[in-house]
Amino acid sequence: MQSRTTETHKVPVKRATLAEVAEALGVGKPTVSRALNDYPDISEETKRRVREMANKLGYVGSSRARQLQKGAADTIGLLVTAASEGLQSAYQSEFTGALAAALDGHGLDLLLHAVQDPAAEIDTYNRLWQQGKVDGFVLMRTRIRDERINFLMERGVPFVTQGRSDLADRHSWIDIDSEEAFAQGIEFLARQGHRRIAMISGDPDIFSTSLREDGYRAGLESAGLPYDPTLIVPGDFSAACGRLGLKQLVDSASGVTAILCANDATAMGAISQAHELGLSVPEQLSVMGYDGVRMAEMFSPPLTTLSHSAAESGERIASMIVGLVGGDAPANHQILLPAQIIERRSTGPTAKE
Amino acid sequence: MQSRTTETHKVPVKRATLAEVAEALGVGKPTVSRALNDYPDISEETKRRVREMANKLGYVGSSRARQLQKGAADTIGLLVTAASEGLQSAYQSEFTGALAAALDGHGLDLLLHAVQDPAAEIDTYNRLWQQGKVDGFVLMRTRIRDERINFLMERGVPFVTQGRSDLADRHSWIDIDSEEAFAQGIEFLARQGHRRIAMISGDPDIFSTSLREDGYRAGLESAGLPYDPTLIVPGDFSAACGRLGLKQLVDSASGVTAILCANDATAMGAISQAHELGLSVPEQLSVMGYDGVRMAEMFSPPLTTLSHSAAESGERIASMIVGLVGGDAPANHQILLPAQIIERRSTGPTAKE
DNA sequence: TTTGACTCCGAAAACGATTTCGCTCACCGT
DNA sequence: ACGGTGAGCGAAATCGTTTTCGGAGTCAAA
Repeated sequence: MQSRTTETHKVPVKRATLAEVAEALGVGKPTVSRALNDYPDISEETKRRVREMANKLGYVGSSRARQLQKGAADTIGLLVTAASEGLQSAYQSEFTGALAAALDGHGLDLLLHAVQDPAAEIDTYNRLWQQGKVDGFVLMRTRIRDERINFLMERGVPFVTQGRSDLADRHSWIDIDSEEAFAQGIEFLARQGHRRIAMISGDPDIFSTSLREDGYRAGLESAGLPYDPTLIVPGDFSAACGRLGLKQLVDSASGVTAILCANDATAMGAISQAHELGLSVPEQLSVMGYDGVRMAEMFSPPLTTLSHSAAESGERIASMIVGLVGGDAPANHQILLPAQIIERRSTGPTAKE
Repeated sequence: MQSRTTETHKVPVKRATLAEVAEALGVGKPTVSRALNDYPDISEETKRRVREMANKLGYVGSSRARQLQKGAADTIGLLVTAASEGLQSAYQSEFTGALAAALDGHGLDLLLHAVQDPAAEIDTYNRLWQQGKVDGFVLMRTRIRDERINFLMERGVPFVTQGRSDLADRHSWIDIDSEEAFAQGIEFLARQGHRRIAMISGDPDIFSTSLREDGYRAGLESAGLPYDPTLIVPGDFSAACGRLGLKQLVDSASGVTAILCANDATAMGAISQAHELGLSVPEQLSVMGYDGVRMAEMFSPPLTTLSHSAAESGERIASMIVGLVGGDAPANHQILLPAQIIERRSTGPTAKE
């Protein structure tokens, strides 16, 4: 394991060190350090000279050494599960990208870790934290009774969740008001004349799922439509479940003319299945998604969806985690963002026969 | 900037240090260190005792300190551009997830960095490397005359590209044999009776684009079909370009009955546009994609595509970068993987009128 | 001429691991 | 009884920063 047969090609381009800069300038290390960090007790003249020399020598401070000394890693951890699937959903990858971009704006990096074995998830959080590789975490897809949240709260690890939880009043989170969004979605469909509106729901373990179902019910009520529990079919946010769910709904001859899906992927799956069964969308069946992923616009038909901005979520979360790492109280940061209907062509009044 | 009004909630759960473990055991620090790292010159008995105590104290070595001393970060960097779009394409996010998972298997973490300003890209690579935050990089979407490659090669930074480059013989890469794949795609379409087959191409800056076009031409040739340059329409791997491209092709009354797209996103965009123009797929128009992203299966119609495994690419790249960081010669690792046709329902013989 | 009050800067001690180098035993052969 | 060998361990140096603490000047007020 140690010995390698291949020749080594490492060109050890000796990185300049702070001591070298100091040496070259004939000043002490602290002076260089403080000059570079723009401390007030260094004269402007000296700062200039130091910067110049640092520049000339191509000096870039070792973050390893700084981390050790300062006790901060300037890195935020993000764990994704179900690694084999990559970043799970389109929305999650959009969000991840946005988060990385936003963190960059704050001078932080994003450590992305794929946990293979769900049982090792907590261990991974623990290790990353204990090792000091990260200063905090962002959690996606909060679950009902999410042990990650308990774990992190117990040891005072800074973290922000994307999505609320049972303990929502005690930690930082950002969330979309999906309850309101789904209610509006239903009302929208009802206004188009739909009377039997189904929902293909999400993973019941995910906290937000029940919120979305609540919204569904609330929408029904405010539209004056009866609630029929058999019209909620379970899913898991995947396109596959969209297919399954739709088939089930059609097979059961429920008379459904519109379906609100837990997310866009599910909606796409549903539409795909509908086409397969010879149902045209939206003439015979309206389908609405949630999230507003970019792909939705390019779907056929373009998907009507309850959209919210991954970029904004990412930015807000970045600010929050920065604050937390800086010592803010967790409960100080709780943000609920609205979603809005983007009407495209997967919904409409049912065509008269 | 330093002062904060909010109270601090940090619970400084003192992490156990190596020195403490040593102290508790009444042995020296080196002993603990070497025991934990399973060095041969520590007795089994001692190792056992050390491990036990470390465990009891919940000791987890500080990676910051280890990094400083060993000069390695155990982290690989991955930069994505066009941050505002998140992880650019579905394939890229699948690949990223797979890579993270694979790296985990090697005990490495993935540092994901979104570069906002393209002009700062090289700087970012430089900073990350100089700072010692990463031991190497994985580059996605290699470009023609990719300055990143030159830059990294010049300073001997370990890196693997996903996709070849002009300098392909001098660095490590993994790539899909897209030339062959596209040729097969064309032959496949030709076998179904198509005579006028167009291609909606990818971003001309990306190295692989020309390979795909070469494949297109080769396929045409081996199918005995004439090459008509007007049938290649430029794109950029986006769904939007798929729409545009398709419209252009239809408007020009080119008589095209099948289209091979540079990737799945483009294919989906093309299909979406086709539907909008009242063209049915595949009855009037066949469309084939490339990459085999998961979503392709759920599209409507399910997309015929030239598929390759993001998981395998991720794993191979992970092994390669591990080797490189360990000192292997860059040119020792060059892998070309095949793609295979997955026939679904977006292609077929054109229906007779 | 002192005494402060300031401004600027530096020696040395952190941070927490790993590595180098050499020391102490026990045990062996002679 | 004595040098030699090897196994097992530890003191101190090291990685490259930042921080602490105080020292050397300068200048104005007393």
